[in-house]
Amino acid sequence: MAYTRRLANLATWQLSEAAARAHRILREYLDGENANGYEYRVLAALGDLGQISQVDLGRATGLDRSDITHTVRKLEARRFVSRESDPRDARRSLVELTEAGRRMLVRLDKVIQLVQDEVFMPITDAEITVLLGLLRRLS
Amino acid sequence: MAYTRRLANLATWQLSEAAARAHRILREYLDGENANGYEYRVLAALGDLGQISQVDLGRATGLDRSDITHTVRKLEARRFVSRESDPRDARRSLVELTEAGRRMLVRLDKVIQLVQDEVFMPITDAEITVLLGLLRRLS
DNA sequence: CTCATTTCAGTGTTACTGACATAC
DNA sequence: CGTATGTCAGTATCACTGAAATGA
Repeated sequence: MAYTRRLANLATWQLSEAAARAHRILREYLDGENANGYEYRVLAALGDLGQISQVDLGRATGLDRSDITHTVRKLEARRFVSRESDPRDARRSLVELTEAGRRMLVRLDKVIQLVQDEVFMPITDAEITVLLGLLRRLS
Repeated sequence: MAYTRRLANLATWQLSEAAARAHRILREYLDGENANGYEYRVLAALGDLGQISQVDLGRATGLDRSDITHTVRKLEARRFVSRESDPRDARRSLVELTEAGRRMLVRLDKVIQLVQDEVFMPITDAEITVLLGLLRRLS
């Protein structure tokens, strides 16, 4: 890392470098499970919230509607989620995990935990708490 | 922000949310100057290091060779940089800022400072120091 | 009619890969 | 010859936009 001073001195650069490292590690681990970030976010939200509409999925994951559509269709093709139209509002399609989806989520949850361990290995638990407090105030 | 618990509880999620906010602010400000992140990185490295080869530009900015090629060609078309082939090694093309490029860099440096101010507004200078210390150890 | 939901096509950025020509 | 440099084409992810179809 021989970044030029103008960049290395920027606080936003330090922030984005740390996030980029975390993201590389996350991608590497998810890749090993044939998944990506969008897919994990959707599966995680369905695991927490059960059967919900795609609009609610977007709110829970921070994904755009169009990306929800694309991701849900991919997960559906792999039989990790199933959809049915809401009997009380035919505009909505209700999404939920299948059994295979639940198993996938269990696997991914473990992998995500390994990612946390690796990313934050260089600092102590107390320091992680300090860091998260500051990051939360920046968000 | 009604993110689902599984995501909100992840430390890597908090890190990437903070970085995403910083990135949104950066993009917004750079957009106002008709620039993007790659272009600023290249101009900043040239401002620090003077006339250098594209390989060295890649090292200084963290950009891939192919992205350096593309970005330098765009900056050249806008007359912000000029290139000449190295008389001592005809494989290398030496890049440097033009007068217009130097003026652009002065403008962008100011804009980048405004970005720092806005991103880190929620926390104190002492807290920024703590944060950067922790982030550096994560990178 | 208006508004909400989903789908579709497409863009821009960031990051990266493999192949290639050229020159050391 | 092997290696370094730059170019080119293309991919994947992430984030987002605008338009359309459907239905409340």
